[in-house]
Amino acid sequence: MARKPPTNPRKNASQARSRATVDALVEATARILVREGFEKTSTNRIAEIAGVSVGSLYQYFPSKEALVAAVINRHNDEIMTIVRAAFAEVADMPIERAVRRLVTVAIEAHHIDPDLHRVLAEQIPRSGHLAEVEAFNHEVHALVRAYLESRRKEMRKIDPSLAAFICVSAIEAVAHNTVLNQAEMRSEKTVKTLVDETTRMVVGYLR
Amino acid sequence: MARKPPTNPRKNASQARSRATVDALVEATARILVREGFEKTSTNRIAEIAGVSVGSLYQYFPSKEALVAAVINRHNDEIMTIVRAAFAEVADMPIERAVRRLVTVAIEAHHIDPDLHRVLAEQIPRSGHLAEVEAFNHEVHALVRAYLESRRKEMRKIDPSLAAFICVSAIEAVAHNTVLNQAEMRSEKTVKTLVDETTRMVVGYLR
DNA sequence: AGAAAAAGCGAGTGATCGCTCGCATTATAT
DNA sequence: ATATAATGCGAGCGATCACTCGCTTTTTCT
Repeated sequence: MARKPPTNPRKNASQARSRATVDALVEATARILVREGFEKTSTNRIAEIAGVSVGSLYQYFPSKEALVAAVINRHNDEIMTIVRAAFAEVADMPIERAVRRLVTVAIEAHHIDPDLHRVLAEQIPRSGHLAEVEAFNHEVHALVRAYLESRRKEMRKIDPSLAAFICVSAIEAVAHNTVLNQAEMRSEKTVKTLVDETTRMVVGYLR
Repeated sequence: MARKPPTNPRKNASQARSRATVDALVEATARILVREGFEKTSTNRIAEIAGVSVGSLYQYFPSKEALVAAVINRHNDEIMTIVRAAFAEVADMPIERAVRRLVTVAIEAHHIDPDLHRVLAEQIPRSGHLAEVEAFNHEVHALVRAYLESRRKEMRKIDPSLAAFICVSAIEAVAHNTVLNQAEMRSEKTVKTLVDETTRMVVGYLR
């Protein structure tokens, strides 16, 4: 029998069962982060909530940090899917409509699982700036810059990279702070006003 | 001599010794946070670097969290001192000049001990939203709102509270991201341009 | 059916950490 | 000088936590 050597590295899951285990672990991590906070999120507890043993956990994730990173990446992927779609949708729009749409999407995206968003923003000690988070920021910046460049004629003379930095900072901050102050920002109308105002600021700035 | 009851604590003499201990502990905490990161910042290590015993540490700080909070508060106080002075200075200025000054100050304030600022922003798990940090945000918001109300005639019709929310979010985000990307944002000229652009955006928004 | 690989298990290990406590040293009061 | 209070000390306790290892169960392949 030409059997492969019994390689038993802590690595990928090939069977459906193991993929379910991986999902359960990530989901459990997210749940505990939200419901019990970062401090209570231990690997033993994650395994317990996932209905899995610690040993199995360490077959798929080399460290606790890797698990938290998986949660962050899953959340960022959800947001980026929406954001990318929005930029495709907006590519042919004039500035005013485009900005309004993008601002709306930014606020919507930040409101995906707002409790998780808050925990990730407030409680997770980002050790060495995760490469994936950097990539996330870089992609958003690139998308905005590309849009601005394509609409240069409708705008004043302006460095696209700098403008992208300012616009992204401003829009993201409004969306972010809106989530964190959700108590006061709950009403439908407040959000509408917020979108109007932010759009006005950004559009006014660009032209 | 009829002595006053023994409980008449003067804050001189021997208290200088203990105040020095407290200062050394806070300073050591800040140093370790910056130089070794949050994870390596244990109470034993803090005491060691402060040149003090763990026992003494716990005479002045009830928990590790209290020490980190002291560092945060010290940093925030430094910033607020500058910010309050700026608002006093700006009270009689017209919008354009005032905003330019405030944006400049915001960026300067974020650049006080940028390494510490980064650690506090990125690595400290804010447990139950520190009351003092809330107070900090609230005061900034109130100062901006008060200024906007006093200059209502030079502005379009606008809800001062909402405008303050947007302006503070935008300005703070630009200042904050500038610190975090300090590698790319280092040059004198870039900062000047940044101030110009941010001022333009905010002023354009307000009127 | 049998064998091997993949997946799963969980008590246990070593290390760390926050914090306490009994005692020593230093300053102040009488 | 003596008493008292204030300040400082640091070994070590109890708890927790990330992670391992030897083993069992399930799935896949022939």
